[in-house]
Amino acid sequence: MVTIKRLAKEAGVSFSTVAKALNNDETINIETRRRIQLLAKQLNYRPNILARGLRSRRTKTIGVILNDLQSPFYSEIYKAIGEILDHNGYTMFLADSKYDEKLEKENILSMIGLGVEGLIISSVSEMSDNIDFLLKSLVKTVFIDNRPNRSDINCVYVDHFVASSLATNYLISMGHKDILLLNGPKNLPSSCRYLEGYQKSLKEERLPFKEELVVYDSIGLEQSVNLMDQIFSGNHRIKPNAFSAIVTLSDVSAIGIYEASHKHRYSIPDTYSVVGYDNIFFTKYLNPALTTIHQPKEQTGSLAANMLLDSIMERGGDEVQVILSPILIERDSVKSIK
Amino acid sequence: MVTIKRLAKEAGVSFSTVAKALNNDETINIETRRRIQLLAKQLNYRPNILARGLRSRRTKTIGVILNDLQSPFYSEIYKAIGEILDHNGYTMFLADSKYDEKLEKENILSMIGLGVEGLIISSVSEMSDNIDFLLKSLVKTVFIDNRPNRSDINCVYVDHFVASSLATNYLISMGHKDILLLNGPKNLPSSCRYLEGYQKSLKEERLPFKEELVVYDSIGLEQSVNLMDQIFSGNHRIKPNAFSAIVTLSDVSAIGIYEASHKHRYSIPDTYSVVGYDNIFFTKYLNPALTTIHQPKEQTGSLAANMLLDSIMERGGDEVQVILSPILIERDSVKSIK
DNA sequence: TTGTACGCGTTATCAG
DNA sequence: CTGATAACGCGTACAA
Repeated sequence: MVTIKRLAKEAGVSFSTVAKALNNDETINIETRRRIQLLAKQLNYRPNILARGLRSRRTKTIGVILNDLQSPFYSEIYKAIGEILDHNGYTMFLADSKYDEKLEKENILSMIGLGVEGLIISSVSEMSDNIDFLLKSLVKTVFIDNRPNRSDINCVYVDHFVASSLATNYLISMGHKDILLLNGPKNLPSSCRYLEGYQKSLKEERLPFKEELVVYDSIGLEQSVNLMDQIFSGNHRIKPNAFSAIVTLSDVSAIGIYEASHKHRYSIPDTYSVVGYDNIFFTKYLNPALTTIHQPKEQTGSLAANMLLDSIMERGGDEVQVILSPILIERDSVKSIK
Repeated sequence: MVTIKRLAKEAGVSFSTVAKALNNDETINIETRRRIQLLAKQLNYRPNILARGLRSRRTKTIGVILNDLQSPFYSEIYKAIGEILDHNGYTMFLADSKYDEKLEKENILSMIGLGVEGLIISSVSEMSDNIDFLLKSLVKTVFIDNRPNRSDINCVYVDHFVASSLATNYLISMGHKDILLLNGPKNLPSSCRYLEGYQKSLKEERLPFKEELVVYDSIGLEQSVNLMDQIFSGNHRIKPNAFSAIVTLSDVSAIGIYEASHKHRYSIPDTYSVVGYDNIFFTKYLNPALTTIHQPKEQTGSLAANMLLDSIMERGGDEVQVILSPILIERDSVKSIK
């Protein structure tokens, strides 16, 4: 490994001269500076981030903690984060919390131990102790995808209320009256918001809200397949003929619906209409192409990264809450039954 | 931040006693040990990885450098890597080389500066200088996805020769004689292997090899859409009626074919049959479901991670080259024209 | 303009 | 069994 000492020896100066030269310190003779910088490049010198971080706390490193690294939804987000970081000389640690609070806590502690300058996190729950812990730890943090219920934080998220009401409105406009809602875990603020949007749309159109048409905890492909399989088989409190359309909280779970209905030889959209959420990139190639609510994922990622960097560089001022707008993407998974 | 000194003060012992207690050193009184370990847990103590790494070179950190973080193909791989690392108390840095050698070099240098104990890399090219550099740098490395042309390295990859010949054989067995090959960048060993497999299958079936039916450089969705768009429009040396089937080097580029043919109102598989490569998870939900060659991505990731850890722990012996086998997945994007 | 000394939080060695 | 001390590579204040 090439160190500053090695360069000093090579250049015939003291190592602190090298240090200053590399940081372009004006007090060093311009020629010496050039000479040393060139040498550093030739020898592929890289500052030892560990040493620098230990000394100055500037590790040029941030942590990104997400609920599912593999999901295309999160991929698009951290891809965008990576771009911004790159342009600013930062690198990211990625960790997967798998929707598990204990694992999330582990991840947070690891990240702190790794000396990250900041954190971008899609927290498992908006109410977990982890959030307090994080805030107390004073690590600069930007929350994405959902928002903890307090105002002294940075966050970027899409309003789930608007999203579900867009979806529901659209289905109603296509003549659907009995709409199954596949929602997230009960009691989570984000699930509540999602439910409220759904209810609001029903109410506006003077349709009755049927509590029994709401199912919770349907995150993930497997879960969604199993759930719909039960319903379609008649082994669930919700019967197959109780609804003509489905609103779901992710495209991935919409795929689960596709899979289950395929198995039971139901046709989408002929038997059931489906509206997804996220607009992950391949949904337009599905059979049928999925009608869904678009979340600006790239924007979420780049905004979050920029906010975090601002906050690290002390450029920003106060905390910021950014709310992005979802958009309806009409494709072929909804049938008009008017 | 909770440090070893802080714990020492809290526990009323010297900091070196704490250090030993945390490392479960036998020379420390068992009770003192327990007491200190408990305290550490209560205060959420985490060792400062920077300090540890600086001192002992054991950062418990590895680097993963891939060509496209967003592609589901690589997602599955690094998901699997992450699992293995987790179980071993390691964390990973992820970097995206975007199929660019200069960026790759940057990434390698960053990783070294970050103090990683090892590297898993899907190198941009099997012949790049970066590989020599990496080997000389003595960082433990596992190459995945393709293999540099030398024997003193660890690698895990799928034999592209077998893959393309599987695909080609299958198409021939379905009656296709004029098969377009969408290949990777020319002169890359992996592209050569891919071409050879294709040629071998043609030869076996006594079909002529038509050089003009091979196209290079068709990595990526956009590129693939553009290329096929040109061909379908008649603005390319290859004419739309010159082939009845397509073998491509990735599912992502197969999607590009779908998109272009959709635009030109060609039907898959009625007008053109398509065989993809990778078997990324949603290909079975495409319209039509994509016939493709499966690569064992999860296995690639976990094998690579385990090999790297073995090599780091000095458990392993010599370098290992693992070659995995691809499998044909028959679905609906190929039509029999016999 | 250049060089010296110190500390960041660990680990490792040696002395008590 | 426990404590003191040096070292890892860098950045910075201060001395020369």
